[in-house]
Amino acid sequence: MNIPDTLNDGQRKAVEFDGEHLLVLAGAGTGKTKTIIARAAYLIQSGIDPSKIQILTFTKKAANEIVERVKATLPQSDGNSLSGATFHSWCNQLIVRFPNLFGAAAYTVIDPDDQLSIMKMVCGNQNLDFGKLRIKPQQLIDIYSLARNTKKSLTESLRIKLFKNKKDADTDYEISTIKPHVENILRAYQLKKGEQRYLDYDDLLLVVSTQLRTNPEARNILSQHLDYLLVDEMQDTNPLQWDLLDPFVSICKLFCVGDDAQSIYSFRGADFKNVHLFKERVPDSEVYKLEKNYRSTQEILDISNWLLEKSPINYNKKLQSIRGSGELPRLVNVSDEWQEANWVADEILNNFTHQDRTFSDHLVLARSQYYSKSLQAVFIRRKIPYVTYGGRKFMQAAHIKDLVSLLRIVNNPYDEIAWIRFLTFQEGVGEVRASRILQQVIENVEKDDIPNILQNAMPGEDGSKIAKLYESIKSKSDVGEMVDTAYEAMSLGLAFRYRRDWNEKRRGDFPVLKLLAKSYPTLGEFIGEGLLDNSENMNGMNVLSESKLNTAENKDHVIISTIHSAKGLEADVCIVLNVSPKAFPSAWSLDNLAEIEEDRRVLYVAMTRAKNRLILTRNTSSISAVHQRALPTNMDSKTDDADTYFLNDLPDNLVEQLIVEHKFGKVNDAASPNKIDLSSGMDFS
DNA sequence: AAGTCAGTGCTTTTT
DNA sequence: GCACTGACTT
Repeated sequence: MNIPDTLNDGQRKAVEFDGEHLLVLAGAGTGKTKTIIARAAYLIQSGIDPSKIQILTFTKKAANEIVERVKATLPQSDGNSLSGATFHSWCNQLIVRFPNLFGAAAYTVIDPDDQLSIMKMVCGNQNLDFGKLRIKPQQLIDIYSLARNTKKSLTESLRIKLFKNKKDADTDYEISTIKPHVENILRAYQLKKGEQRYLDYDDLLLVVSTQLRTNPEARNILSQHLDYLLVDEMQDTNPLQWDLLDPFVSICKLFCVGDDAQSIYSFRGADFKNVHLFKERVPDSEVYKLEKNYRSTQEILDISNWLLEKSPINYNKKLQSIRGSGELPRLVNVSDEWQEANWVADEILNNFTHQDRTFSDHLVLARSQYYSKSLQAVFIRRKIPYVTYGGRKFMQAAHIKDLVSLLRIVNNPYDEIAWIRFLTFQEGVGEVRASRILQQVIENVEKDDIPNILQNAMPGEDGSKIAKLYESIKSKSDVGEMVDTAYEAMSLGLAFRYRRDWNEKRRGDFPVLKLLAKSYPTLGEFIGEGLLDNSENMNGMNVLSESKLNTAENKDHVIISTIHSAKGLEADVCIVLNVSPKAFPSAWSLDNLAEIEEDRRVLYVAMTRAKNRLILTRNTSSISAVHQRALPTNMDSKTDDADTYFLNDLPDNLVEQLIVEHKFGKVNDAASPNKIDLSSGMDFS
């Protein structure tokens, strides 16, 4: 056995665990991923059929990485049938693979954009105005999703999402007035989803978990296909995901890893009870702990530990570095975003030219996607290659969705969103005509074939052209060819519609789309899983495009990521942007202890990504212009950020402080779209 | 009825 | 930067 040689005692004990179910509590940098990889490899080497091991993670990226690394440790093709997936894509696979069991095979998976479109359709011109409270369609989606993910009542979900979980007579009354209206709309939304054969992300989990809990036959069948379930990031699972995992306690053996101090998804319903109650809820289970940190130097862990100790929550955790001492973390004080961005660029370029570091040794973390926009502008101008993690996904880009809408129609003729998108794509067809055509399609789709309906609904050349196109795609068996056929028919229209940046940005995405499509055996799987594929996005502007699947791997680039997308990542140099008052904790969280503590964990996750050098930047002009504008209106009150700012009483000996002088020239206007907004120079104190 | 363009407001975090 | 709106043109 070659892998376990590099494991420490704790890791080895977990990897070679011989009992039924195990939870591994693993602090940041203690080799969580390594342990799960070694566990999979160990099981395979002990003779377990790799196809009976399922690895579950939260992102596709993490799943792929784990599977690849397991394979790398095994001789030749031993691990080829090992499967790693996100909870969502795994459920999708199960639904496709066992159509009779789950009865949802002919459905189309819809993404958040589609959900919003449906919700808007359902709301129509109905305004949800309740005095000062106006509920937007997106909020309705959020409420609906929270209720289903946490198994909470509508009343409680409304309370959490609209009233910050406040409990008093006034709030109770308001909720009771609002609730019936919301309920009506949500019911209409559910109905519409059903009619159009849609499954949203939550439905994927729900369909599978409901079936497994209520149907012994389903458990029976799955137990023949599964021996081990390995779950990563257990602290981020929510009650719905627990419902999904629970039946597997009697189907196979669970091996879960997680860290309560890194739980940062409660806005999505994550509940670290799933970690804390593991031993009580799972019979024949054990809990092991990993506490030795291999990633970071002690100085980096000191400040991370300090942050966690300040919390009212007791995490009972103090990371100890086995690597020993290194550089003191730096706290860099800047006075605006552009100065910050330029300082970061200087640091990286300096490390690159004088310190023998590559660009990919650097990880830049921001709280939100929005915040790194000015940094990206500076990187482009100063020619620092980068990729972004988190953010708009490839499949969500408008031009891709246009083409995919045609494929979706072929896949599921009940898919109204796809029909509307495809029909309005045709020249001379707007919303009104599209709805009329759609009407006819929906009325006849049961008894007639689509090409016929189309020709009736759109007399003349247009109709027959589309009808022919439909037939031609339908006749193809290879998904890549379907993309080709669709592209051939639509490329002129696409080029015109996106003429502004067609050649520069969009055109190159279609070969990538084809490549992606070719890797799926059926159209249904491509549409479902392709949507769920959280691949790195293509709007990193200066890298990627066609290169994604071949060359991107060996390119040297800085990674810019949201902290949420950075879980599991690590880097030699880690730079955390804007660790300023009103950002950590966020001004949005100020009157809610649970949210403040989640923000603390977010910062903790960010800090513990660093191996050798940790740099925190903060804006000393107290509050950035961005936040000024977006602040909630009732912010003026009680909570002084001086009380809550995480770095407030940071001991001097934990960091080295730097104050950046105003030495950088102004950024060129062309490269900095937000410049005027952001550096207005106004003092609002 | 559709398409275009300029002006406006808004942005936590993700499958 | 993005989505949405309203006024204008085709």
